[in-house]
Parts: sequence; structure tokens; C-alpha cells
Amino acid sequence: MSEEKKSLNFIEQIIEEDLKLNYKKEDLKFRFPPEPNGYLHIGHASSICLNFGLGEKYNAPVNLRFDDTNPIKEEQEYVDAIKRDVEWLGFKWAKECYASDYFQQLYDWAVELIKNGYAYVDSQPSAVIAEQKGTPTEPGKNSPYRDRSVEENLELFEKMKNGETTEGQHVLRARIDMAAKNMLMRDPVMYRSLHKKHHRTGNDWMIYPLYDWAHGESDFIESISHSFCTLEFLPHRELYNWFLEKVSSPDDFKPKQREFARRNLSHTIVSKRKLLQLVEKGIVSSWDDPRMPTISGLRRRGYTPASIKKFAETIGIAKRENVIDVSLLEFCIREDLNKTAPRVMAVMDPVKLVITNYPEGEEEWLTAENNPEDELAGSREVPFSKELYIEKEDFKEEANRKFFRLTLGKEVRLKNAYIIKGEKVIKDANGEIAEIHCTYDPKSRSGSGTEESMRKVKGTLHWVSAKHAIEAEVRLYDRLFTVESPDADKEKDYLEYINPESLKTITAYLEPGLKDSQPYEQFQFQRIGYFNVDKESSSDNLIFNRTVTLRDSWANKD
RNA sequence: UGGCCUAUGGUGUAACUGGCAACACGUCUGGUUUUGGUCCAGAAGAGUCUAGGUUCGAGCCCUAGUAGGCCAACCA
Repeated sequence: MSEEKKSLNFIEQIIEEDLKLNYKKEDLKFRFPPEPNGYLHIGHASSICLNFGLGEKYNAPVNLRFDDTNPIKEEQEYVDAIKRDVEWLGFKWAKECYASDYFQQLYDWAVELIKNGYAYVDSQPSAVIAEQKGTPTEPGKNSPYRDRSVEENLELFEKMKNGETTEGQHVLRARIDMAAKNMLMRDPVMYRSLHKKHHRTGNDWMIYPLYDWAHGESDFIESISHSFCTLEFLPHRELYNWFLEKVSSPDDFKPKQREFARRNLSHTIVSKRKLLQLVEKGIVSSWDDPRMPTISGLRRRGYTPASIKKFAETIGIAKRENVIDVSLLEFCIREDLNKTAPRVMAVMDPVKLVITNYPEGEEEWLTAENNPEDELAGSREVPFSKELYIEKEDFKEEANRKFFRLTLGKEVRLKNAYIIKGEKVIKDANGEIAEIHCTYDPKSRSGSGTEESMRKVKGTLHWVSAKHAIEAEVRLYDRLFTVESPDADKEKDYLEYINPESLKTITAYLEPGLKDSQPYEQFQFQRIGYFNVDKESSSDNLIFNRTVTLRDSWANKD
């Protein structure tokens, strides 16, 4: 059976159409063009998967290009982090490129534009230029410097480049049409003076190109066939094409820009500025705090590359506004981890359980399956003894018949161990439960094959042996925001919606085999959720992060 | 107020380009189960923003509205 043909998204349709009309397969080439001014987030992940995914689908090269034209905000730290994230996702770029590598070419082209009357140096303050720009409904006014001679323009531009003029004194502008309907065509600024050191070109340049003048030209230099960006750049397309036309010959192969809607995830934000604020205000600990929607945050939280790719593929790509529910992301990671994460037992909120008829001082090691979804995962031994810890919430003195857990007089199964029956409760002076006493059926040991062991009981509890358990710090992460779209309301600050319970740190008791688990190792704490070992964990100070809880069809029911 | 983009179950995408709206998540039932997980079976939930038009036939085409988004950084 051949698999059902998947429908193409509109981007793939554009490519298929081009291939049919006038593109050869070898012409196809894409790029992912981040600005190194922050960390990549889940929205970028979607774009990465789109571009690199197309590369894989069409066997076409994909460049990683840093759009580093603004030395005020960009840093090497971000370049390194971005490369790490893309690699971690499992993609390989054809070439590592930088817009700054093209500064000379861009400059040469700019000089040409000046010579052809397509660009001029304006010497007005930015406020005046903005004023003359007009509004969407009114045309702009020409700058008094618009008709400077080519010689004067060339001379001033040269001075700008050498830093012989002051910042803000002059800009280079394209000479298009101050009455254009598209505001971007009203003589846009191509270069500004910035006497600032660049993280790659140092002090070589005292002028820096702006986005519109750098991006399409970079695409052209790299012979990118399709340049995909988000919808807010749609009006830039006209300018993108205008610049391209000026620097190329009519029969040159030119890139085409096409736009898609950025992906929004519910219960979070993906604005770099706001993400930076969360870090700076100390609301989260760092860019890779497990609550952050950054790729590095997701990684630390326990998300896998496969889960993120699956997510990106599932949400698809289109042109309308969207808010994707985080539950879909959570589904993707559960689906992946269910198949791969070893099962272990850990008690988050312990209460002591004493098996009164179990021999004092005795212990035995019981066999436990590592992963019922994966036969090759094998098994391990866990220690059992007279005194155990179970979850407080797994016991109720009195319960209705929908409560499948431990209660007095009823039987439950201890996972991988014996069937027990609740006998009595010991309370402390405050009336809190100090110990639960129960009896066990010695013939009911899991896997022993006895008739008693085959008995059906309605509930199964996880546990750890009190004497053998090891302690670990467990960080219970939850959604960072309490509402679906924290930054949708313009009247309210998104910080008001921070979830005060996005992180709860507890001490949990784990089976001893977890002692030497290593950073980023992933487990399913049975009946609880998926957890991974934090990067700062060590065997003296174990730290686990909750990636996501197990799906719980009982919790929300009362 | 001008231009451009968008509009399909609660959410995200589809609908072989005009042929009786599908998939996934979520929700709800039931079954299996030594995880209230997984798995299996099933259900509810939109008649496609509105009004016209073209057509034998419209979610797809046309017109006009409506709603949301984008555009007036020397940011990207």
C-alpha cells in the first residue's frame, strides 16, 4: 500500500508550480536567516523546519545566514547559540553565511546606484525624514537633498564610510517615489552611519546597511531560489524586487520572497524583546530556563528534536493568524517519550507505608520492566522492604468506588511487587497521617506466576523502599502564563499573566538506580510524568525537570 | 481615512484546483491493561464571516460588505 499522498502546503505548491514552469531542480536553494540578537524560539523552530525540511524534500542546499547588519544588538554569543540549536534539531546547513561578508559588495552596488541616480545622500535629521515620509493616506515630500549631484553624493558617501562624518548626520537613501502607496518605497534608507564595532568586521565599517538593502542582495549573492519570511514583510517585497532589479541583469536568476504567517503558541510569548525581559527581570533564570519557549529552554525541559519536528510538521504552514494550543506540543513530546523513555518509580509527596506482616530487616530485589512499549529495553532490579513510601494522594481513609487506590480494607497492587491490603492509619498529634499500615500477600509477587499473583485488583501504585530510596530535587514546571495569549491585550501588561506556580521545587524519593543518571537523560516516573536530568545535576545533587505530566483522564474528574 | 493580507468544528491544517467538508490535537463513551499511561473501538462537535452573483453544481470564481492583521525605526 502506498501511503496516502499528503497535500502540499502553499509554499510547496509555489515550488511545484515554479518547477513546472521555469525552475530546474538544481536551481532550488533555501536559507534560514536569523538575526543574532537573541535566542531561537519555537517560532524559529517552525521556520527552520520549513526551510531545512524543503531542503531535505528537494535535496537542495540550505544556508544558515546570519543577518548581522545591526552591531548595536548583535553578539557572537547569539551566533554560537543559534548554531547549537539548529544542529541540535538535526539539520545541516550547506554554508554558514553572514550578511557582513557582503558589506563590500553591498557598498560597491550602492556606489553604482548613486551613479545611476538611484540613490542619494540625505543630510537631514531622522525626525525630519520621518516627517517628510507622509502617512499611508498622504504622499510624502521630496527631500531638499534629493537632487544632489552624483559627485557630491559619491564624496559624502565615501566620507560616511570612512567615519569622517558624525553618526546621524547623513544617510544613504534609495531614490524611488515619495508618493508611492507603499510607504516602504518612499525613498527608504539604505545605509546609516554607525561608529560602532561589529562582532565580525570590527571597525572596518562606519556605515551599516539596513535590512531591505541587505537581505535580498544576500539572497541574490547566495543564489537563493526562494526566500521565505513572515507575513509582516509582505510590503517589503516590492522593495526587495526593486533593489534586485537594480543590481542584476534582466536574465540573472533572482530569488523570490514569499511570506507565511508566523506561528504562535498558546500560554507563551515569542517576542525576542519580551523574552529578553523575562530573563533580565529574573522572572526566569536564563534563556534556557525550562519554562522558556526557546529551543534551548525546550531542550533543557526535555523536549526532543523529533518531538519539535513532529510538532512543526503537524501545525503546518499557512497565511492566517493562529494560536496553536500547547497541548499539541505536549502531545508530540509524550508520543515520542512514550516509546523511548525508561520507566522508573519515584515518589513526589511521600507517606510511609508499613507492611506489618513483612519480615523485619528483610529485603528483596524485584524485577521491573524498563519499558512496556519497547521489548528491547530490558528490565532492572528494584529493592523492596518492610517500609516503603507511596504518594500521599494514593491513600484515602474512606473513598467512593471510583477511587482505585489504597484505602482501608481494600486491595491494591504495588507495581512490580505484591498485592497489599490497607489495615489502619497511624496519625500524629495534629491528626496528620504519619503511617499507613497494611498487610501483603506473600504469594502475590509480580511475575511469580502464582494464582495469587494473577489476581485482578483495580489499582496499581508506585512506591520506593524507604531505606533504599535516594533523594532528588525535582522541579515541577508548568505553563509560564495563565492565559492563552498573554500579549494579545494591548491594555494589559503580559507580565500580569505570569503563572505564579510555573515552578514548584520539591524533594522526591527515587529508586536507587537513578543515582548515576546523567544530564539530559530522560525517564518516565510511572504514573507521574516524563522527567529529564537537569544539566546542573550531579550524583551528589540530583536534579530532575518535569518535561510534561502523563495524560491524566482521571484528574479533572471529580 | 489609503494600500495590502487573511477569514473552514474549541485549536491547527486539508479538501485531487468547481463535484455532496477530511486529518490531527482537545473533549466525551466503552474495551484492554500490574502506569487512571500506552493501545483498541466509537461519539459529539463546522455546513466553510455576511449578502448578492456566475454555474447543473461554489468552501474554492466574481462583486460589495463585515471582522482581524500588517504598513508612516537611521530595527529585523
